[in-house]
Amino acid sequence: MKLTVRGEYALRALTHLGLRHSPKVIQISVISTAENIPKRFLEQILNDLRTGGFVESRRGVAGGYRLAKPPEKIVIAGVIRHIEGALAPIGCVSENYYEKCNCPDEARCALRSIMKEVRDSIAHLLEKTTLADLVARAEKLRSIDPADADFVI
Amino acid sequence: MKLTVRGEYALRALTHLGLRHSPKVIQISVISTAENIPKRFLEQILNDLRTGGFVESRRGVAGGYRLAKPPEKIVIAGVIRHIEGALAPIGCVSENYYEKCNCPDEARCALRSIMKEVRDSIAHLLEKTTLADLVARAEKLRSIDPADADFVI
DNA sequence: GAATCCTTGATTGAATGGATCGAGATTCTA
DNA sequence: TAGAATCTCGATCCATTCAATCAAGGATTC
Repeated sequence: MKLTVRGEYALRALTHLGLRHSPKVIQISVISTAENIPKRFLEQILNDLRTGGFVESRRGVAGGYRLAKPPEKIVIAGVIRHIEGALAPIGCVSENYYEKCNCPDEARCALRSIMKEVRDSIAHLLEKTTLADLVARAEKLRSIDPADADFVI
Repeated sequence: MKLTVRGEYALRALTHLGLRHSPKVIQISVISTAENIPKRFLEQILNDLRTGGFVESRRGVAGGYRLAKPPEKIVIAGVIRHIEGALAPIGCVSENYYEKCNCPDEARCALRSIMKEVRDSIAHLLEKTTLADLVARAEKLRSIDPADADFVI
């Protein structure tokens, strides 16, 4: 799994919406400014999130975006799969985006069996965390001292 | 973490060498044929593995490659880091290839704290498995029936 | 009906990934 | 010692992906 800037922006935008979750919509430009994301690019990404059923939009003068469902129902793994594709580090162990690899005998490939474990541990982690968790962390982190917040680089 | 074809080839080649670990060297073309890897490309990769200290080479007529140290000493995480780069799914949580991201406040970024967990679980897994483990799996898988070997796609 | 904002698709430019090539260096063997 | 086999190294090529921007258009509200 590799998180590109696109996926990072998507999750940051969702977190932004999650922190302010309400029936009211938030404009792209507001999110763009607050999260330091190029507006045009964010437009594309939010539209993509809408297609995936994670957010919904409202057009016109008072338009904008809001979550399409409560944060507890938005699973991070699902978001990443929609935006980035497979969670697995290699196609031949992906459950949702399987791709055959060119090794002589896939069923007996040792590398594959290791990578399957990596995939499972990633998937397990991201399947169980929801946007609500992400929002909760954001709220917690917001309140504490930055010096203490630094969970090692 | 994303394993490209390059990294896959590297690990498959190392496994090949590990299964036949001895002072004798094995030619590129032998590995290339057995593992179904383009020869010219494998050349590049083996040379890269040499630079990383994982294999050593011998030139000339009876030339070829062999492991530079016993399989137990070759850690998969190290190989992947050398060939592919960071294990982390995103630069701002990488320990060995850290890169600043553009979020407003990195120390309080919720996404970062989640991705750190993903990174740690990947790193933990790959730090503890060595080429010896990979070889052992390969040997085990070689002996059993392909039908049983299929650990789910 | 004008302002605002979303929608859609095209496009660009840079980076990356996979792969190939050619010339050179090294070693063995006849 | 000539020459064949093999690794070494840098250059190059092509396709794809990524990040980002643009333009024209449609929808909605005030």
